[in-house]
Amino acid sequence: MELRFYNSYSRQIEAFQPIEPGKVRMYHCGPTVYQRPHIGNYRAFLFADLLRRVLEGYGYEVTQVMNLTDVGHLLNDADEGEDKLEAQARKDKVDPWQIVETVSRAFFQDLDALGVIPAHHYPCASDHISEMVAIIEVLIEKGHAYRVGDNVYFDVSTFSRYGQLSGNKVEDLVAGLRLEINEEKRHPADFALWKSDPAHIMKWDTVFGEHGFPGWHIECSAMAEKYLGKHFDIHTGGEDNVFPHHECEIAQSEAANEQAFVNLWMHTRFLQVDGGKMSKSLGNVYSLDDLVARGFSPWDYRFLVLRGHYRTQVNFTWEILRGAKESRAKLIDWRSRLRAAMRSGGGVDTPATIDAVTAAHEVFDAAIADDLNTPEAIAALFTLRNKLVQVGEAGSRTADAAIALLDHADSILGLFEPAAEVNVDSGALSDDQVEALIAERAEVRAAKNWARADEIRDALQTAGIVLEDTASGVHWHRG
RNA sequence: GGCGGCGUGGCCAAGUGGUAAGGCAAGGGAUUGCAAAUCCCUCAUCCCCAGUUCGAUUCUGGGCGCCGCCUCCA
Repeated sequence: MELRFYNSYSRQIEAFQPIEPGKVRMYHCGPTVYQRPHIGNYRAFLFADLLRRVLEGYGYEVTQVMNLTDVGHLLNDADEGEDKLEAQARKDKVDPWQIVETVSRAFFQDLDALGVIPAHHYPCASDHISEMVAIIEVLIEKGHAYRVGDNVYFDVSTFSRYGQLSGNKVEDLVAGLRLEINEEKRHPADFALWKSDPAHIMKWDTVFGEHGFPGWHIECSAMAEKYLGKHFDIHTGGEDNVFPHHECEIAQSEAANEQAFVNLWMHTRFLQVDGGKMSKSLGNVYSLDDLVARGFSPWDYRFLVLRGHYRTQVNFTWEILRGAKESRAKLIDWRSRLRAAMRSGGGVDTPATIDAVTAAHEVFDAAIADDLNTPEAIAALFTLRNKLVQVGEAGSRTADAAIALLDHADSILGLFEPAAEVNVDSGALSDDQVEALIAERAEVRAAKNWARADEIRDALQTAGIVLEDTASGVHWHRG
């Protein structure tokens, strides 16, 4: 099935076509490691993971790069702003590099907890200063950038496509400027490639002086080129990156290399909390730990994110997270029941049930191929569940096919937490033991020996065995 | 002021020019020694107005409301 994605640049859905057959190179704007990433950040990273899984599912050899911004960009792009990392460091009374270290570690732990497949490269901005300087020199040489003292700015007027991605016009940008005009710039919309400030802690000695540091956008141009080449397939980020960040990246890279930079731009919409933007003052900037502290798995959050399309705003509340958790639990439970059905072999396969699985599989794949419509794909799983449950216990062929579909869905969406799996498998009771206990329970219940019956029930429950007292007898599966 | 998105049942969330997938919650029922789990059933006319059309939730225009970007931010 043909993959189709919405391209922010063309503003339409396009058939996906890699530059090099069978291979996909993609870049994701990663976290700024000066503060513990919050759940909103992870929506974008979860999206990158989804993309990776889908592309690999289609057999592409994917090279994935996500940068870590460890250079504290200015709080204020206009001029002598304060450096974010340094400001945080002063607040914490530590060295900025220590913050980078601490936050980076938390970031990778979170990714792991969310079941994100690691990217192939996680380059840091601070390790690529020379690559950035090289691009800036080329831009100056080609007349796209100019130096004022030890600062360097990109000359927007030399790049006619500036504004194409975001839909902004340079004139409108100027009209809407809320910042003080930086007199150094030739044009108010020009942006910094390199800045200098002796007071900075994080600074580098380069051809532009000894107290310099990179502008906000140049790092991604430099690292993307280094790991993926001058022209690659996909670049993603949050919606806030569209302007100015990605707009500037395009200008820098294309002006310097005189060729196309990225074929496909994809942006995720923000996660909202309590119906609006999360904010510290409202106290709703949650980290993954906050969710875990309330008894949720990071995978529940992952599921919550996937239940919404990546290009729509998704709201987060505890109630919504609870709904996601319950929903996912139902899927986990269903898989266990299917496994039990395989084991018992008591169900009957019919052409209808087999066809239902095949149909669900097709709907699932079609939904994913259609610009990653994960909500619809997930719904296909539940629709199948309902159909199969209606006809009773699934036959082994049906169950086998349904489990295969769930595994397929899991490989793309990441539904089932591996750790939970281990717990179940380590259950102390063998199938035979479970059967024996259930048989005994039936006997003592017939004898109205409720004490022993409840004892067995509790023992089974402790071992992670779920009992279902149905009209057709007792069914069981591992929780 | 400029650019963009959204408005579907209590809460989430797909979707189509021909009378609305799915999940959670809720209510009723079955089952049960009690409970859990399970199963069955019930639960929307798609923000408002006008237009196009045989027919619009889906297209067009207007209105109202909400959200985001334009300044660090996924």
